[in-house]
Amino acid sequence: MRGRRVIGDMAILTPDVYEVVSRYSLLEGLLPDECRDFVAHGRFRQVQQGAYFFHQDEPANLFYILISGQIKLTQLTPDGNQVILHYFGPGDGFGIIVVLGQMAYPASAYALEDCTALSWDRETTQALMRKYPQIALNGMEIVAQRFAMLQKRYRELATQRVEQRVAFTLLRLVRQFGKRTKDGVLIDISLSRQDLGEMAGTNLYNVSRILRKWEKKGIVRIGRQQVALCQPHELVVIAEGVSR
Amino acid sequence: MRGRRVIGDMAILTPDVYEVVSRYSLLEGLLPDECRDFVAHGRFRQVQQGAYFFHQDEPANLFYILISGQIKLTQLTPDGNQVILHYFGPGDGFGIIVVLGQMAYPASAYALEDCTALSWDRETTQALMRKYPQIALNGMEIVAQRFAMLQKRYRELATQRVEQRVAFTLLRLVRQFGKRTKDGVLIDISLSRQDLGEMAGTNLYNVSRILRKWEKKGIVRIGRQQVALCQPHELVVIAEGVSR
DNA sequence: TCCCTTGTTTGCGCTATCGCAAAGATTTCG
DNA sequence: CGAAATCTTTGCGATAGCGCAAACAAGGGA
Repeated sequence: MRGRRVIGDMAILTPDVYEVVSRYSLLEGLLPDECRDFVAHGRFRQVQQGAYFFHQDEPANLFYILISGQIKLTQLTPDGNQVILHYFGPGDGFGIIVVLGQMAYPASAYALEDCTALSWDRETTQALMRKYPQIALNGMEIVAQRFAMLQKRYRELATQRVEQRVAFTLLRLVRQFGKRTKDGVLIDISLSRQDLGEMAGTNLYNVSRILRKWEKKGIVRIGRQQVALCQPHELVVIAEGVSR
Repeated sequence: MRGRRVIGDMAILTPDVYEVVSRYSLLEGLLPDECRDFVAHGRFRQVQQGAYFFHQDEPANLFYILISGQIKLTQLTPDGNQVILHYFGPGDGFGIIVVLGQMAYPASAYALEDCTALSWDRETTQALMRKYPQIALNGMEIVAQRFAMLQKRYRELATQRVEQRVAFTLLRLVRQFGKRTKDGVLIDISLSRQDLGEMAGTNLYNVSRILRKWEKKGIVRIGRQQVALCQPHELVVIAEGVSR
């Protein structure tokens, strides 16, 4: 429960919140009234920067749609190693995969910024899916996409070398969080070398070395917890380059 | 379409087939009549050993439940490297994750033996899920479990060393295909060193070396395309042992 | 302003892992 | 039965990647 504060309920839902949630593809194909019904069952929650929406191994009771802020989904190994599985931004749903089973969360959701989200418990989610089967079908599709992406990352980890994996990781992040600036496309999240290592399956030293090398070639610009891509195409070449 | 032959339809469904399918957790919570309705919409298919149910990147039109035989789910990298994602036995469903979206299969399903299966196309699956939302909910749960397992393997690949990963791989396989024999618990599928390497994210040479070492310690017994575990507990110790 | 915390860079030695090559073992097929 | 194909083992050299240590850089708060 650390860092979790319920500060209100449906009463404070603004049109903005409705806008963000109903754009989420989980609600695709539903009538506006049905969407409103769905949203009306959600509970508003705020989690401040540095706190957790949920922790790995906690029973998975709630599924969330993020309204504002940014979230890091991480998994911890028994011996204290961490991997970063995913970043989420506004409009993304998380926890949806597990809330339906009687499972524990397989990962932790950490708030990188102050966050607001809507949440639904298992019973409500099930009931809504029974009432509107389209939601369940959409859910399956969302999960399928994430599953395919995870499979791809798994394959990369198994077959590509570190430099390629870092390149792939940056390309994925830039698609999700890219923001045009004068120096190229900035990945607009706080992203340390350590973070990149935990995403790409390596350590901060290698990431640092690789990024420096690329900076010298003019492919990226780097700063403290920041990476901007100047020549994304070069990264694609590296990512797909000859492997072992 | 290579190696795919439709040899019949509902008419040849025996009680056995119904037995296998209806035990699959996708149909949990459904009434017998509803199960029969579901099964009746499936088409019977046979694929002979060495052929494919589907290939990676083909449009995902069908989802299957395996009645008999064994299947290997593999993914090929652009540069010809292969990873094995999963093995399936009788009663397992595969393709269910993707059939609902307009996606391509992210992997290939290869028949290790002569196989029989029931298949449903996208429209039928959707219609059945709308009719019986419980199926969609069950589907979400099945996918969730597989998702969690894949995440775990991803984390292992990122943080554990080769010997530990091979140990984990064997322990997973023995749970799925273990068969008691006088020499310990045999993993009852054809499993080459190459296969194990493709599952554990390494190459056949390392696998061979590791298995020989374990055999000398009496932990496993190995043969051509075969592994049997004599002291599974020792493997658990290795799998969870001190890491990097 | 200055100190303290946190993040980054880079040198360096180490070793786990890779992957070729070649020999041995086992199965298959004519 | 003999030859070919396939799978396995093992030696060996090469190297990618690891991770400590120490110096450097950049914010943030008192």
